[in-house]
Amino acid sequence: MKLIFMGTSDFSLGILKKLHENHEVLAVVTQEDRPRGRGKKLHSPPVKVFCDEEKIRCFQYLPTVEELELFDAKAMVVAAFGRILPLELLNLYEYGAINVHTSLLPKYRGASPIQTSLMEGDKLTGVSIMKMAEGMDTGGVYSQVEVETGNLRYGELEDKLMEASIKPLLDTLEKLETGRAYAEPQDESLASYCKKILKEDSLIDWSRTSREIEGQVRALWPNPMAYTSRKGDRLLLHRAKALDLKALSPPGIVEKVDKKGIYVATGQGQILITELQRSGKRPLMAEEYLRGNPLEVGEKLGG
RNA sequence: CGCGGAGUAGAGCAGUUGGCAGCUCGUCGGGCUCAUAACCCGGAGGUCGCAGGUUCGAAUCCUGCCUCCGCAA
Repeated sequence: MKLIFMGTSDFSLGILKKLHENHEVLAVVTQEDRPRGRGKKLHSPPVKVFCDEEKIRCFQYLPTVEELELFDAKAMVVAAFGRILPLELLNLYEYGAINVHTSLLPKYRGASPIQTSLMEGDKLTGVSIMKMAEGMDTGGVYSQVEVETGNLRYGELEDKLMEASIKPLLDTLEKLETGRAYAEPQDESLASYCKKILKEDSLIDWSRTSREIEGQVRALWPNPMAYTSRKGDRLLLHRAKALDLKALSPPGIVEKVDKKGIYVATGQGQILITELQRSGKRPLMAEEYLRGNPLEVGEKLGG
């Protein structure tokens, strides 16, 4: 099928690659280059880099209806584009605009469905292939696939969701071509939205429950990361596991230290930190960290 | 030129009034033990990121470069 693709992130790129292999991607729309990384150098989004390599027409701004009409596409596929699309673009092509959304709609409409499912401690999440409509993630759902969160963190779960979305997406495109596609309307009464992840969401509040904190650590890895502090040092937590053990100390107090890691009291339950990173240093397993940075039981983290 | 931290033994770290290079863990050998990831004794292992400079002498001071990372975007 002749397609227009819109997307920006690595997740988008994974989808684009598969579309490029199996269909005819006439043009791609992604975001403009932005200053990124240390040194404020201009960097292209991953999707743009791929387009350059594959010689695919790439818009780095939102094309007008007139510009898009020049392409003889049948549908638009959108994956993590990062911008709201005007209604007139959604209805431009015969099969409309198809979105890959990483949640089991109507749950978690909005910008951070993967992180939200982890913060909520969901065991099950998934991907929805949906028809884009007016309103954020409100359109009918063509296909849905469930994915177990296991003990994955955000970045890992995103990869898994990306893999899982390929088949239903390709199937949906095929059904559209053969006229067998059906978009099941969402049950509005079950709809929920996820909030945008803010910088403040990174700081760990030890008075929360150990499960909430574990969810936070997993939801924010590898970006923007959950952190706490120790003697003025910022500590990024890469892995932490909520334990069923009761915490006997006030939140933030280290209750035990062994080869597995650092056991910290939370508002409810104990949490075991197994991988962490100091500012300016590499991520380390707790055992390695402790060798050069001895930690006494009773020390307080955060605050 | 956005701000900042760091490169020392296989790993993690300490080591600036410049003066024979250390700690913890691992590793190797030996011992103790019914046994052990526990304990005891002993050993090996480092061009102190690279290149210059200052000095009687540089991990330490100065200059340039490379690499890794936190913040910010």
